[in-house]
Amino acid sequence: MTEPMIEPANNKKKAKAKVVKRAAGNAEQTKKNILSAAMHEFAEYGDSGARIDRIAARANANKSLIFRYFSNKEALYASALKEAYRQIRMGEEELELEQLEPYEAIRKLMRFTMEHYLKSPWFLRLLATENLRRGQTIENMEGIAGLQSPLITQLTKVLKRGEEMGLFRENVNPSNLYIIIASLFYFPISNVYTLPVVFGVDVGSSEWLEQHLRSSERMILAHLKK
Amino acid sequence: MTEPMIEPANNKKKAKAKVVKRAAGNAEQTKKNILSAAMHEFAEYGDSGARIDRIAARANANKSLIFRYFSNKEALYASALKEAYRQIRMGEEELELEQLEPYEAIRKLMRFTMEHYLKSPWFLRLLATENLRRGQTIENMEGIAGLQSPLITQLTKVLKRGEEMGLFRENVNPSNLYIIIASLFYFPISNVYTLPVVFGVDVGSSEWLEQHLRSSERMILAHLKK
DNA sequence: TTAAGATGTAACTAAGTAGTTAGTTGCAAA
DNA sequence: TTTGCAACTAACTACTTAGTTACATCTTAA
Repeated sequence: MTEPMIEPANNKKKAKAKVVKRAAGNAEQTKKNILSAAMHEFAEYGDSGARIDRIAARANANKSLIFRYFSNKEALYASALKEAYRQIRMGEEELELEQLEPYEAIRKLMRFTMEHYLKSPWFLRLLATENLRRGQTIENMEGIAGLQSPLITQLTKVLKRGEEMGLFRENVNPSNLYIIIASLFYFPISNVYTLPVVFGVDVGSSEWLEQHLRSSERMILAHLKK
Repeated sequence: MTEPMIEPANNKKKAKAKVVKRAAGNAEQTKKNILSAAMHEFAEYGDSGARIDRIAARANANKSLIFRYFSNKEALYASALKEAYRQIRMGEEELELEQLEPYEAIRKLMRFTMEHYLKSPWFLRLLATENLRRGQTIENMEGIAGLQSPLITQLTKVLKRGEEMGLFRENVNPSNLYIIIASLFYFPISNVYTLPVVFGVDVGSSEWLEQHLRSSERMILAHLKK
């Protein structure tokens, strides 16, 4: 039992029209609270460092509810990881590259990527944790297909249009391009605590980040140019 | 009985001139074994997941020796992190960019960086762990000055020479350039378990990596060009 | 009102886990 | 042989933690 247990409560929808309200509180809301608390906890402390008691406290729920709804710590972690991806992908869908002029679209994608990472440090932390686990969980996760980034679809169209307009060179692989763009922001943002010590550069400051964005834009656009 | 019991039998070696051997083993060697085992353990399981008992077992040492030599788990982690940086920096010093022609030097630096990450995954894992800890340990570490990457010194000279030769544009910041180069390899290598799921790209294969290196070289060199 | 199931809680347990302690062993100098 | 000491060890302690259980309370339907 990895996840679901959808609507365990309202089993009697039998007769009438009645807004079915669950007995003694609201199970769905409790589950959401637990999931949200779990995301925070696993992002903050990693898989081994996360504590069920803290999750319960943060969710205003009792520990045994966690086990009732999510079976065990591992399954809760899996649910939290999946929910994290779901939320991130939802954010990505808001981006509308397709109407923009190709150069502008790439610039917007880059700024969006940077700001996305800055706004969701918990997501980067979960990613780091899952890779430290060697992808143990994501590999066996059902419904991973839905995790595919919607950015790639949009980027594919932008590249095609840019190519047709004679702006971009041919055969640019959208996934590889996006990996390069993501790389440029993932590294400084996820290593914000160690890089200043090692390179003496304050990669967390908005000045550095803005300058890095401008520099990266120039580099990527030149790289795409026909 | 955890494991060892080194030489329980030959208790009377009294006789003559003998190479001075310390009582029942060798403290320095034991310390090294513990440190090496700790690096492995913390890289593998993270800070919370690491287990003192496993470190003791791997080092063929008794648990209480760990506390005698390293005080506590946190201090052991700090020692392991510092040793990890020391080893990585030693490897970096072998790189000799200064005699090479500027373009060639940049190419060599890029390949070296990629291969360095591939050869030392435990270092990337320790970095990820330390950033999950928000740099708690590296910030309070004595002797961090010695951690500064020797690559920056070499790169500075390469850039200066390239500029004088009219090959590179002016005022390229060496640290920022190196951060870009490191980014391009850090992201795919440290996310090798999640990226294939999300982008359907096998970023761990040598084919992908070689192609990524070539593509990155072109991009970086164009970006540096006058 | 009551039955029954859904929802919630505190107390408990079994298995770890970091750190300590009291003592043993091996070596070399006196 | 004796003594001093550093290296080493097994067993233990105090505490934490995932997971369980027995029980209480709430909601709805009959």
